[in-house]
Amino acid sequence: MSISKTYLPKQTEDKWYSYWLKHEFFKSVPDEREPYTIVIPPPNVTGVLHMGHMLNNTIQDVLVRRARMKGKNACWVPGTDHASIATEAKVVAMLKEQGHTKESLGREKFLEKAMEWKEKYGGIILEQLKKLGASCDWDRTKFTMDPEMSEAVIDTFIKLNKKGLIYRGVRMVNWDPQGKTAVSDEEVIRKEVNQKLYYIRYPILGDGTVKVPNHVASPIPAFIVVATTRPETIMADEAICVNPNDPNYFYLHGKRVRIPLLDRYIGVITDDYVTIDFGTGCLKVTPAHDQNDYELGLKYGLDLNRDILNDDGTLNEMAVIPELIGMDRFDARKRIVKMLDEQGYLDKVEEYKSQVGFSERTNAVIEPKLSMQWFCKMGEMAKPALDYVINGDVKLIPEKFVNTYRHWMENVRDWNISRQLWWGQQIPAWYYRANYSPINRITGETINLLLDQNERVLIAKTKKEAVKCFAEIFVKRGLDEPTALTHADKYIEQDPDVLDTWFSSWLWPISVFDGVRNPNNPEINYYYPTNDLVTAPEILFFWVARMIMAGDLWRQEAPFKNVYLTGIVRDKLGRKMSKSLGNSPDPLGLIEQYGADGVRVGMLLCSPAGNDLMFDESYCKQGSGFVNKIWNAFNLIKGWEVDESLSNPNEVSIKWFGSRFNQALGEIEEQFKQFRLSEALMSTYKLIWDDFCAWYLEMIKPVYQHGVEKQRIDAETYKATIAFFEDILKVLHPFAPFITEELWHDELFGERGEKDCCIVAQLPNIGEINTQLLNEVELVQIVLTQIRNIRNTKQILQKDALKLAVKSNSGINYQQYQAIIAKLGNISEFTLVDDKLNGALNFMASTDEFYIPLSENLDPVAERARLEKEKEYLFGFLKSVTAKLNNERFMANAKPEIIDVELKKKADAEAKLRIIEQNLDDLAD
RNA sequence: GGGAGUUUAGCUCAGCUGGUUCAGAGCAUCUGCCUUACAAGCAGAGGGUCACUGGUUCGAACCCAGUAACUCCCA
Repeated sequence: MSISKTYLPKQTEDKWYSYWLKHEFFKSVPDEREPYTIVIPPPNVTGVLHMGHMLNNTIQDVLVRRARMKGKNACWVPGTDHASIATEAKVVAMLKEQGHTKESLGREKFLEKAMEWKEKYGGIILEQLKKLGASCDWDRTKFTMDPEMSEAVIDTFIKLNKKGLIYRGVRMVNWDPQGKTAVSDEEVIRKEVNQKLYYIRYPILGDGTVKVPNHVASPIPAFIVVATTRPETIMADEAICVNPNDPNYFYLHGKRVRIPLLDRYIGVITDDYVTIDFGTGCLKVTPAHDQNDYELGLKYGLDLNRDILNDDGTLNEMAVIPELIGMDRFDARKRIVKMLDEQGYLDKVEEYKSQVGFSERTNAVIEPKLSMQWFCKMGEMAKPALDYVINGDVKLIPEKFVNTYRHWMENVRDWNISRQLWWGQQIPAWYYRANYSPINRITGETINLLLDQNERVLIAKTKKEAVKCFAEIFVKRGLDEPTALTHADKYIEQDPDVLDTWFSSWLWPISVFDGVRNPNNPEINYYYPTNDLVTAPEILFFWVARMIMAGDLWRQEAPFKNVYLTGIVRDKLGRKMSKSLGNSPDPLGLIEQYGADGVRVGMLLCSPAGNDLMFDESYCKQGSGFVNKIWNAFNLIKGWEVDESLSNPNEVSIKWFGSRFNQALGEIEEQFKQFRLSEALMSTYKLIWDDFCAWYLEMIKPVYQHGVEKQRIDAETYKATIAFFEDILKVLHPFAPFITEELWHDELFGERGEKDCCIVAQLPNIGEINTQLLNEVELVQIVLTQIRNIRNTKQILQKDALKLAVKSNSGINYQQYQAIIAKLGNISEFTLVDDKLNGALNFMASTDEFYIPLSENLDPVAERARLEKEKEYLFGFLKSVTAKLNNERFMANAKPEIIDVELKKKADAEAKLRIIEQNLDDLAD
């Protein structure tokens, strides 16, 4: 391999990704090994890779690669969901350009077009994931509208229906008058908007007469004033509501009022829903146009269907006032305000800020609208789903989300599962729509088939089945069977709506293994339940909770064991990354610039579990810098040549790094267990950069020999170092798969078989950890730092050698570290002494004393000052420790090991103090 | 309106059962080095009233109460 000065990701990434694919390292089939399974949170098929995906999928890939390297049968299932609203909107827009509409094409043709569109443009995101290095088993790629996936959805609907958990009902939905569809709560963006609050006068009816405005003689006011932001909806008013405890309005109880401009009268109701001090404390109730008003309407038996709006947001005939009918809701608002004002019904107008919902798709103001929808009852399913999390079968990481989860599950609302769209699984509900009575062919009798409302709809998987079911009913009513069948076939229609996309994706961990249709197939039995799920907390309820419900429904088992919740990727100002703000970097651009490994490392460096991360490109820079560091370390080793005649001078260094490596391995293992991924990465980072590069390689690298092309090194050190390097590549691989694979195949490691790849190498086991050695080398490092410090302050260059004398009070045998200290500190003469050296620069490491004799005498004044300062600090420290030890309550309450620690602190401090005092005495001489 | 969370160095975050010399890491900053792998480098240094106010405790960044600011979820 030719070695360039810096690592060039572009030359390796595609090469190794195809190599992995070619040798099917991502592929998983059930075998005797323990499975490790992750299903990808399916991105929208229309989606393109954004920073959130990058983070999410980097984490999944790290987990999968690590599992693979631990000998598990790792399976990462990729795929996309059909995103009914987003996709349909895109397809509709495309068709519009071609001069078509949904309706002009018809359902079948539209779905064909949509599917074509999906084939052509969909799934780009999966291709992009490959650039990141995602090791998904691509042969398993699934789409939520694949025929078998769709069948699972329909089966689930039918199963729930049989359990009595599906029902139809009128509900207030978020209506997008521009897209002419209901949208889900998640697709409504709430924004604070400056509005106006209009105060409108409603004449009060008294003694059977209508009191006109401006009439002031009566003790009871002639009118009441109601504040509203939506004056155009007064025609849909059904009541006026005041708080029963509001003394200002006692007189209103039981009264009736007239709607301004209309000849219609409504009653006054009382409910403590009304806030006394908001507006006038008097609320107009419009059940068909507001969720809360609807609830009030239900509670007090008001007419719920006075809906004055058409689907496109214009006013319909129910609006009564001729000049307003057909007008857009916002124009109508202006108009009616003018009319109210002219006729004396407008009291005043105030500026007002409030939350208004906008459609994510069309940016139209969302209109609460009543419509018939399908619902799934949640209460019964929520209970077991809550239990899985409470009793720990499903762990949420970080744990804080358990509270949120519980709160939601205990207050769960029924799930509106129908969408007024075509792109998706059409609801398998069938309506009988005949408007005439058929004749029994045999008896000639006319059969009355006026079924009641409930009988006119039924759930069936196919039309054929539905026909059969209806026919059975007809036969019971007296129709002959053949006629019943043809009659049913002719007069039933399927519900035009489709199911919510979440109603597909809640099955994902099961349906990707075909576990709904074939609950006992070997795949589902092997891979289910999956191990870890990595997703965003935003969809904890919409998706995670529902997957747990579906898991319980079909398999009586939760679909995963751990749910790792990532944060939202924000920019460094803390703003959510979004297209409209333009603050999101292009992920592929980042990969282009920093390499996939660099970006992966960069993402993980700033990603604490469950907290948002403030992304900044500089993290990627740090990532690529790190990757480059390894490249250069490799370069160094590459430049050596074994000289068999040399003996090994590095035994201690090799032993030390071996111990240090094993120690780090243990730390990293623990961090992974706790899903502390950024910490595991940081441990790896420091192991490589600090311990391996800055210490180990410096300890062992051959002293430069002139006139030699390759530096000579002894065989033992060489072998050990290469072995260390290989182990390091393994540990690093999950984080930085490309560079590790590239280096893995260098001839430095000898001949490798075709399938001998880093991606499938087995992680080393944790070996022996020599704690004493680790502790002693830590002291040696302190000694070297002190020497460097002295060089710095005294302006002594590294190339000028120093002498060093050690007085070891701790019993540590510094002799064995002499070579290391001499080499890294450039010490020409290293002596062990029993007595202190007068007049030399000195420092302490633990309680051991070190002396550096210099030609120049040291400044006694400065030296005294330094020692005094040190003494003062130690004195204060000792005082606090002694105070603790003299405190009876401390001695009585503290754990014994704590007391031991304090005693040791005291002894150490006393020993150091003695030395310092001795030094001070000597200075005085 | 209800619920949850966050607040520690300039930035991003650790700090696990209250107890080391516990106030930490990485980055950034500053200083000195073109020391023969790496200037995308090496060596060193400075940076903090642990949001605020009380309380519990022998002992509080950590536990409790309150306050403030910010964030998210549900309505």
